Amino acid sequence: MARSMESADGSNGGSGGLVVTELSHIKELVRQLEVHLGGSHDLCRHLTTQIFSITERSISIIIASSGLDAGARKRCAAADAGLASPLTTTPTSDVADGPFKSAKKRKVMEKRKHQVRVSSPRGGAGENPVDDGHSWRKYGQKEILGAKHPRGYYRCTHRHSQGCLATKQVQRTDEDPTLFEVIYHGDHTCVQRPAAAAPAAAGQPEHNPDANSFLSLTAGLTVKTEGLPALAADPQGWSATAPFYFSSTTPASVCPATAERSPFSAPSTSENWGVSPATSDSNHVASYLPFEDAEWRGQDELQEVVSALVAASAPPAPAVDGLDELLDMDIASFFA
DNA sequence: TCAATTTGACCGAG
DNA sequence: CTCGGTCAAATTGA
Repeated sequence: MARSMESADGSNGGSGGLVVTELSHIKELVRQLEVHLGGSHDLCRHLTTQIFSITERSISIIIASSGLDAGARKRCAAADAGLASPLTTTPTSDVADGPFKSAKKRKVMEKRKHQVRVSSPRGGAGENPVDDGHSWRKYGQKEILGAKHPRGYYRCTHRHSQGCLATKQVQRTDEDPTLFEVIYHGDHTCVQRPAAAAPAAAGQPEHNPDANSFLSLTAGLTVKTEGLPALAADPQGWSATAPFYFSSTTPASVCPATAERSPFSAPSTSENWGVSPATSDSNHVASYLPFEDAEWRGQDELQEVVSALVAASAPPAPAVDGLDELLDMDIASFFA
């Protein structure tokens, strides 16, 4: 998180920068609040954790989309990769300089894609980065030219049962074996039901004992998001399964099953990665930012931000599918 | 026995 | 041709 904060504060450029600054303040306040709560109320801690995460995400969205501090982001990516790694220069590079740079992308770039830098927690004892809340099935592995480590190819376990087309690629970075580049392609259309694991019905939002780990999980990392021509047909898409929405608000009603599940603690097909909850504050271990794809509507990243905030702070949503109206309202008041 | 992983073959893009 | 991505048979493991 330190990294986001720094980069955020370092770039007070446009209105996006201001928003980032404000969000950083929110984040800090939430963090303090969380400290003061001192573990007294699970629910409160849970809520602060959510707010923290979503604020974090919002900052990432702004930074990633508006080109704020682009230099720093590139530096981060390149630094970790030593010399310009193929990953940062090849297929993803046409993305790096802003989502809407050129109208003529490669023809088959229909899929949305975003890249995340993830570390394996604590000593990097494992082969895979932290669990991201979805179940993946490995379907291939390739040696990549110029990279020390092979790249693993995964697709959603529910590809056949539910036709979910989400895929991801995981590649260990050259110099730091605990760091992984994870590139997500496509949206999850599947509805995960950890039926056995989370029998709890829609009623009570679980107080997840692992909620703490969010704090240790939201750390600096590189997030490149490629938003392509807003697929209006996919209004909920990834957002519905995004780990942030595990409260009982809007998207939960769309995707109740995932709502129950902490993306970082839930057992999944791959090894489950223990995350040290102790390092909540000054963690130097860059960890996974639960940043799944967002509804990426052109330059409307601010709307997205507000959306995240609204989703976090709104009480059990009154009008569930009136999210957009809600958004408009809150945008108005947010910038009033 | 079934599901997940491994791994070489295959294929398309450049 | 090379390279990256996917397929699918063989293998592994619960």
